[in-house]
Amino acid sequence: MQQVAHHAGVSLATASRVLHGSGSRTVGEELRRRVEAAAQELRYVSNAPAQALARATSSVVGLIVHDVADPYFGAIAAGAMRAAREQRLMVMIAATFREPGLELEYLRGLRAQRARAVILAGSGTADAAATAELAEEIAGFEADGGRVVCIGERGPDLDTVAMANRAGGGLAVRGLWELGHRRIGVVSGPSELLTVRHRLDGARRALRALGAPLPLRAVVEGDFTRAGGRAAAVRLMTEQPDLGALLVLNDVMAAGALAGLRDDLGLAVPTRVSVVGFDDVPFAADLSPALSTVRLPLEQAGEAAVGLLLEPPGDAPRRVELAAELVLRDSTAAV
Amino acid sequence: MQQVAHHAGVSLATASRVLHGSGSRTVGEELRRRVEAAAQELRYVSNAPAQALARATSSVVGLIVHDVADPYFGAIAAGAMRAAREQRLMVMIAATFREPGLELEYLRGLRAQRARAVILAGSGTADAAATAELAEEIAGFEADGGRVVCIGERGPDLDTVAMANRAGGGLAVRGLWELGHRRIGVVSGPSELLTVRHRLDGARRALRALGAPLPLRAVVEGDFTRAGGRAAAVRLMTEQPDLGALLVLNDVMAAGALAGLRDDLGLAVPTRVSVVGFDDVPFAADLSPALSTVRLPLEQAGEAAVGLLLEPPGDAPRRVELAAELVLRDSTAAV
DNA sequence: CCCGGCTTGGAAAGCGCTTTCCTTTTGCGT
DNA sequence: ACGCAAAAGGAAAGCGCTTTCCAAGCCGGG
Repeated sequence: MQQVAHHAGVSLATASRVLHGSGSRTVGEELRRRVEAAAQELRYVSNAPAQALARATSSVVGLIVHDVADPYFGAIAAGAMRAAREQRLMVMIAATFREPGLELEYLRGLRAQRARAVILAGSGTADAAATAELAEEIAGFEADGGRVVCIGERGPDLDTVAMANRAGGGLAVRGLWELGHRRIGVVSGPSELLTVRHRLDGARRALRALGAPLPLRAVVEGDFTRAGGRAAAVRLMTEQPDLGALLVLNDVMAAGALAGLRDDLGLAVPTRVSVVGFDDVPFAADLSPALSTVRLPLEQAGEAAVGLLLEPPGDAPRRVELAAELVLRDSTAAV
Repeated sequence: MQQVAHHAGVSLATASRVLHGSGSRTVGEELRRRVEAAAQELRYVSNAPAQALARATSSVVGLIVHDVADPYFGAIAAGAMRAAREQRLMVMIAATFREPGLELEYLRGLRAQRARAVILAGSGTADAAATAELAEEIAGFEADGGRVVCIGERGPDLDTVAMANRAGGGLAVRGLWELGHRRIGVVSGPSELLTVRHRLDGARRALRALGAPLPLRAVVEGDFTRAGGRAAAVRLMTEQPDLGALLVLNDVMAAGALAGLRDDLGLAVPTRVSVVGFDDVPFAADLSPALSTVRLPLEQAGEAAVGLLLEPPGDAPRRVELAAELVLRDSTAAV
């Protein structure tokens, strides 16, 4: 910038003001033109780290997900990035690959980068120690002037965009019930994930309200992956062959479940057993059969998260609630 | 850090050396301990921008993709992030949402961030003007000491991890041919994308070598999306109903094509028409019917890209070639 | 016609680090 | 015991910006 200023015959201060001026101060027409011309000519590229240092704030926001290749997070990330673009923010993504410790580590890293904000997109966990450590780091981050927003519940005093996981679980169960299903099983994910707990809880409550509490052996846990869903579904239908419908707690597990039911067990979906997934990831409609599922507005969640980041810190924690919707396709049938 | 140094009773220099020392200089056991204790106690968090400024280099690498929600890029990003993690690099992702100008804009942004390197993951384009502008920006970036690597061809003097797009196109066509198909059509993507051109070209050549050149009207273009694939496939089969096999130039288009064939046209796959996709994205095997496709090692490409970034600049441009493989599933049948 | 107030340009003091160059210690050979 | 080299700590000069504070220059009102 030194060069640009000299080339334009102005001071450093003036050059800075026209190139990155935060509006508080205005530069005369003539000088402004000269500076811009000089910058153009010298192919000046500003130095973001230097700016961040001087301003004590940057234009990067962090996004911490479990796995970028997972369509659930892909959709959220897409939404977030679209919104970020409009605000001219750069997005730094970190994937924990489901290693719990990494979330903390990346949050520290983002803090070191002096990210202006971070979005915690992955599910919270029931591990109290880890949660406490994370909370401390979050507090530190916020004390430094950073903003944190969570997608999904993490704690009552955090800004969060809440997904209707409980309601969604209820929706799915009631949908199945209305189709005439009475023997419903659940293919669940790792029980330490809050998301899983909420979805399961929603399903449980709905069933209880319907007068048919979910038996313990009708729910089985698997990894939150395709393979996990497949294994769990196969196990469940083997141990409880009289089940007529399965609620699978996320779509990628459901994809595995469908494969397991068909290829490992030879059970026809939906004639022999109905299957409902969760999330409505983009490929859900393309599965075989097209997956009935609980739709969550994923992209919108990403957008909402950066929306929250932009609002001034505020006194009370902010929340935006996103609704779930049951979409029935071909993997469910009336009994 | 000032504080830490003072608290430990040492100079700033010493504190810096123990906290971020680049190894060239060693600090005595005693002082080292004291500094570390102080840092711990004061919850010191280093300031990456300041370091970047002082060192004139950072630990962030940029990754520019078309769309994070697209499983193709999701897989590449996952591979890149896994590799980045091992090197303790932070990844800044930018999604262009297929707007051509954005790629240039983001490259500038990453340059301003003083990213140590950037990976251009999206396909190059045949637009000469845009390519030239991009080349200039790349040159500038490299002149500043940054590294650039492309996934897919972009230019002969760039480090690139090359995907076997041509070979893959050939593989698909020969696979179909061996199944007895003689009337093969192609659902292509936007012809300005180099990736598309190469895949198509590979298919063309193979067909010509087989003695059955691809007729012009047997290839139709669509957007590189599910909807684009659906529309294009429907159009193609309507105009050329005697086609017995379709090569669709990427899996997400193929998902759309499958849907269109089934729901819009009522054509049975694979009995009436065989379909081969391209990429082998994770959900390909879960489509209905399970999609035969040309597998590209996507994650590996991401990893290879960051591998290239780490190697010293080198004299000649480096290349790593990744092979394609035809995987036949249920969307293809012998005629 | 002069003076107060407003506008606009510039000088300079940081922002939080790294690193060069000195200075002081320490260890060792003879 | 002495001298010298190597090791280890510290002072200070930046890195490329932003922004505060000053100094001019300009306007209109008295």
